Amino acid sequence: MPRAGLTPDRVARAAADLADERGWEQLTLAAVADSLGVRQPSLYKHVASLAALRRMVSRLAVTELGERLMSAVAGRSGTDALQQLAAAYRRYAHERPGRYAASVVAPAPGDDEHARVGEAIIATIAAVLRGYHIGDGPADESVLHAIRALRAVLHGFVALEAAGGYALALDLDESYRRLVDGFDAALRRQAEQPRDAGTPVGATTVRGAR
Amino acid sequence: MPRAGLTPDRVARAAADLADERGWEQLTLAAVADSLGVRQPSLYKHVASLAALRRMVSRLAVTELGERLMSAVAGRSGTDALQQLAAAYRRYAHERPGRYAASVVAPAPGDDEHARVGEAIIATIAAVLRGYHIGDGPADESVLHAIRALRAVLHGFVALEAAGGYALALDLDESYRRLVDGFDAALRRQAEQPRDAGTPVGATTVRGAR
DNA sequence: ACCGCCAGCTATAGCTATTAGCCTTTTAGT
DNA sequence: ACTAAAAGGCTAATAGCTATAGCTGGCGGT
Repeated sequence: MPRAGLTPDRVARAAADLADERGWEQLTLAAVADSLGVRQPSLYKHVASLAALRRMVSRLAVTELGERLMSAVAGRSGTDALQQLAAAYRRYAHERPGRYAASVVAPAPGDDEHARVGEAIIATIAAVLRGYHIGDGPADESVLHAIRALRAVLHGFVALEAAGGYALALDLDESYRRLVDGFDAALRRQAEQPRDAGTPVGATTVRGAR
Repeated sequence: MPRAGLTPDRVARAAADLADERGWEQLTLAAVADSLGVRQPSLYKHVASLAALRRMVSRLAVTELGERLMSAVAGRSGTDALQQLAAAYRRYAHERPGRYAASVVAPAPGDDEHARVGEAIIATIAAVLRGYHIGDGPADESVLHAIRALRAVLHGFVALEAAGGYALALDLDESYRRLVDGFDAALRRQAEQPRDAGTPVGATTVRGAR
């Protein structure tokens, strides 16, 4: 019997593909083995457990998403960069739903590679937001809060979309466009009038619908 | 052998409690049976399957969340209502993490009760947003897009928070406050200058951080 | 050609969902 | 009350999944 020539990487890739096809929750070692033409226990020569495999897929997904975001904003800035970032983010979630779901799970403590690629995404987002010149100095935390806000906006939309949470017969592209435009407007607004303690600042563009 | 006195409702409630304690993903019929002091197959006299039980928990959660949101905004309007709504939403996700996760799954086609309570949440959100007077007429879809945007913002934040996605040592309450304030500002802005086709409108308040 | 390692295999244990069939408690009808 | 039907809980059994143990043969290095 010829060998299958598996490697941890090939296994992770097959698992990621299966997650995209059948769903991240439905990912199973049995199915992965099957798709690789191998018996299920054989996988244990390459991965420690199902949980470990999931972590590998998660790392893989974060890496891929990071690359896509990075190249989406390369050479751009301001509104243009933000729009391209948002479009690339949602596109990835559509094209690779299983990987996207995997990308959301937090790195295991001690998984430095995973943490590193995760921070690369944050860095890309931070670079885009810095183009808006919000906050008054290097010590200002406004950009950090803005990163959280943007991630919430992007993930919230694509997650609800994927969950079938937007039932209404109303154009999703339009909703997303307005959401991103609104965020952009809020950033500009915040740049104009930096928030002193107590003064509400920023605003999410709103023309959303259920 | 005295009877346990189970009902579909009691089973669903026990399942919801377990989901809160151990996680929605880890919800298992075996654990539910155990917590009810009953053998596992006995549950089948009350629920059709694990999937059906999950749907019941989901319905339960949507109902509860809807009640909380409703009472949070009762007698309030504008910024006040929005802030209370947002606070109640996040509080529910914190207090009942398993139920919250359950509440996000879309109603099964044909589950009218589930759809109904889901729409009650939308109605509550819509009521709050209508207080901002965005859009120019009854036919304007701005409010619908705004509902989607607000849901994305709220869910995105609490989902990333629950997933451990906000690793930075930066106050989460403050991030959320700024996010909601920003959304509020964006709504006001949009009310002032209703968007004609092509004009970017609305903005998410931004002082987020990762 | 020879040797050793390691990848993939079979066998198996333990957990979960689900079905079938039994038996006893409860309830409804007279 | 009496009884028959219905309902609720049980044991037994099946099937799929993860995970471990131990065997075996292919392949690279000498």
